[in-house]
Amino acid sequence: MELSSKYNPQETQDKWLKFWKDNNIFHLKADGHKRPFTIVIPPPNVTGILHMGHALNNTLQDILVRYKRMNGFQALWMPGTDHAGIATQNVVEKQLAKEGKTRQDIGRGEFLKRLWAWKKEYGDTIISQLEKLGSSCDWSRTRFTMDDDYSNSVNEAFISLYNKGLIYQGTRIINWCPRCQTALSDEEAEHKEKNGKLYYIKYPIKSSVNLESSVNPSESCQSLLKSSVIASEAKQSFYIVVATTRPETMLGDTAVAVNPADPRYSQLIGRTLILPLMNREIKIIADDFVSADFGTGAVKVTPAHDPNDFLMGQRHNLPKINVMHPDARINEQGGKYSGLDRFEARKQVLADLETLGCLDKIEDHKNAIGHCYRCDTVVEPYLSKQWFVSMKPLAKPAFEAVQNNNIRIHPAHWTKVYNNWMENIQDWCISRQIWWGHRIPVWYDNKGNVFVARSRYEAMAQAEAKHGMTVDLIQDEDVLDTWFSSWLWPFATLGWPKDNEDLKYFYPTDTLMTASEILFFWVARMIMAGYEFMGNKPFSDVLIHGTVRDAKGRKMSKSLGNAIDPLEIIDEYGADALRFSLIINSGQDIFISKEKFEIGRNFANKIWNASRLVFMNCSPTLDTQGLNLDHLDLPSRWILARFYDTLEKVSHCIEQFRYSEAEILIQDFFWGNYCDWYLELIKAQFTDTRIQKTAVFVLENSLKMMHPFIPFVTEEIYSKLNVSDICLSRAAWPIRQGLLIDTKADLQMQSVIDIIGAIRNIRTQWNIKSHDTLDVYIIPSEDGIKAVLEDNSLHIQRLGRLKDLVINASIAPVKNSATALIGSTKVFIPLTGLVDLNAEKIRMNTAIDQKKKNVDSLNIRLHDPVFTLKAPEDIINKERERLGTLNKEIAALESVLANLA
RNA sequence: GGGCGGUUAGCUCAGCUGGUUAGAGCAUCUGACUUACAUUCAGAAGGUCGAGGGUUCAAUUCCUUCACCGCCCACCA
Repeated sequence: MELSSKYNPQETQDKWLKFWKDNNIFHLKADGHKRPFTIVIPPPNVTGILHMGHALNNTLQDILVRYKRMNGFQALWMPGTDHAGIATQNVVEKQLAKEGKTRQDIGRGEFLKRLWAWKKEYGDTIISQLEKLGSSCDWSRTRFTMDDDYSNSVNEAFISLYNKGLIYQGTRIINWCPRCQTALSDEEAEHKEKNGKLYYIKYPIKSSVNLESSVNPSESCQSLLKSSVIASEAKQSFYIVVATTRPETMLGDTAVAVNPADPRYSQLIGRTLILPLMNREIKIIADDFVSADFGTGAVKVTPAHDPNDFLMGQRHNLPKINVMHPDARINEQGGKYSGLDRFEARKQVLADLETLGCLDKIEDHKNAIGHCYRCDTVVEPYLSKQWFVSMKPLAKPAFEAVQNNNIRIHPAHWTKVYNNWMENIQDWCISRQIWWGHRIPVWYDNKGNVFVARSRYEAMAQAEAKHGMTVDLIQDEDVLDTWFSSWLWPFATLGWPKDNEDLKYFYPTDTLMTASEILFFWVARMIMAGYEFMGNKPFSDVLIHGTVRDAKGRKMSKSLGNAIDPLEIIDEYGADALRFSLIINSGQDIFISKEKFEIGRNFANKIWNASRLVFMNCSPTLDTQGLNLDHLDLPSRWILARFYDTLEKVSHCIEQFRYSEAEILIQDFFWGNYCDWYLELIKAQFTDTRIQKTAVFVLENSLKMMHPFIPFVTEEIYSKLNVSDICLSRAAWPIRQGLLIDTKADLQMQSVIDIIGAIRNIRTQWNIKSHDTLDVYIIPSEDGIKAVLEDNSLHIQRLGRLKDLVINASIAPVKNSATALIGSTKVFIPLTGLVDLNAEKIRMNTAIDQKKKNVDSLNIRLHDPVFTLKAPEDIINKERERLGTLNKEIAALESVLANLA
């Protein structure tokens, strides 16, 4: 058995990545003899490369799936990538723009070719990057959301919903991104609070008496007001003031609305206004939507550019005037502003209103403006014909599943967020006016009849049946929202709608791990799709993990330049280091700076070196089978007990999704117990084969326990052991062996550790050179401890660096010593000349005082009848015991104090 | 506007169903004979658990008010 003196993570990674791949280690099939366990990967977008969020997300999944596999499950981790519609189209458009071209220039076919080339390159890259992380996916099953089979699943889902009446086409106000020139769903419009303005605009009232004839299209607001002085006898305002944040939309106004109960305006309902700039006559209408206490209580109504106004328009039968081109330039309906960009038009409109005297005032106003989640352009509420999914019927079973714990979300507080969204769910706009994606499976004939079909061929057949003759059909130009394909991921990847062995065996999947950002986009919709298409939940547990942020708490992003590249970390520190450090830091959100990766690097290095020590001293043919506790020394019994205790806790933590805690336990055990104590203690005893056996046994099983977290270094060391498994990734999780656990060992070992600790403490306290050996006298408190200390006196001597050690209950306290107390066991270190006795006295007194304080408060409590009456018996007993112990300790300290000269 | 989280050592966080003297890592300070490891080892110092009130024999833990920070959702123009 031999390990190189310096650990080389990169070499190890390369070796095992190749080994796993060459031996198909993670390829799994349905196997009726084993229980299935399935995780589907949140498919990364093919837009880019691995970032820290991916690294965290996939490490979490890998830990769980490796753990399950080691526990005998047929644990499948399904990998793949997402075509990410708009996002990918955008990056390729940008690439094209560098050549000075647009997608329209090269046409749909050519553009799609470019996209597929991009997908090939970046899809492969990200998969290989996931591999580098150590992800134990079944790579032979890698899926892409636009694979042929997958596209069939998408069509099937569309058709099924359409046939049930849950997909419909409608002309509505949707979120429109003028840059991407496509519709977005509500979720794809990110609302950002901005400091904007609220503009108050005067809309002149057309006088029923005097002004009718004088109004002409060119007349200004100013003159209108002048002439309306005549109308003052009517004792009415000459204009009505409306407030708006988007003044340019007034070009499309077709009414002004007030609340029917608002006394200020009740007289005016039904009157006609002159829309400034456009000089269009519009009516004042009454609608409950308008609240009297906001702004002026009067609202301009623009049915083609605002969702509420749209609804009001429908209620009042108002014309819907669309004043914008798809790129948000004003169109010919906008009169003289035609051709101007919306923001340019806003400036112009305001300037013109000002000139006319129709701009009443401008106030600062905070409001949330929707931005495209892919390009950050301000979205425009825009009237257009789109496809929608009715969500309420789909949401019902999905809501209930979480409600009745059929699906559990962790941490549980996310359930509330989920419920809140589900309860307020709106219909989902699924059509996108882009080219990259699943073409909507809908064809039209020249009369506008709709044929929904799996293929053109099928649509043609439908049309022929309808018309009795062959007719020309045109397919809908639009593609589906990318999430309309990813919501099928848990079963489409397993072959749905085709009924097959894998689907039956691996579905429902078990655990889904993802970041909170896509709870609505993806998780909630997958749950809906699972019940809708499979009649069953897609997974049982959802783990929502935090976002990776930089040390200042900012999201990592390319534009901020604060991103740490996981691949750079893998090259510099190793994949194990990356994984270990990320997980141990993962609480809620996780704050990462480059130095944090030293934690994992150092730990891997520690494991390597501890193994080297063992390997240098233990026989290569050692068989750890048949290890038993008979006459085994205390440190060995102790490390075994500690191992099994840790193993149980670690297993529990993994099951509970408490991974950082699991890593802390592992580190505490391996570094804090095995390396710092056990290996240090046995260094002088390596000739003992039973100790060798124990050392190797614990190492071997620790490697298994650590493997899900740090697969590479553990594989490498494990492969050098005398084991029969093909590799550690195929080994079994250790099982608790009661026969190897001595429950008393922990307590006994603790007193040895404490004694050594006390000696070391005194050494530093009194500044004693480490090469000065000491004499130590111990007066054990009882025979049990005496025996333990005697058995381990060599250890105490060696680690305490002692010349002489006397353990004797009947010796007199040693004068002029530094003293320590372990329980009631007294430790004396004669230090005449080295120790300032007064200082030592002060030290003793402080200790006594502190203990006395504790005694006092305990006494008060124990003599309080309310406490003794109400507190549970075991608590009272514990307190009594503690009082007894404290008193003994005080007595011991006092006797020591008395002996200080 | 609604909802959700957070506030514990200089920093980053643990602390699960209330019960001894509130833990860890990093940073700091002191020291290091020893070829497994300086990516190391030993030791120390550091906290009125955000503020007030309440429930309880007992509160970092449960309830409540407040302050500050963060996130999500939302059609008040």
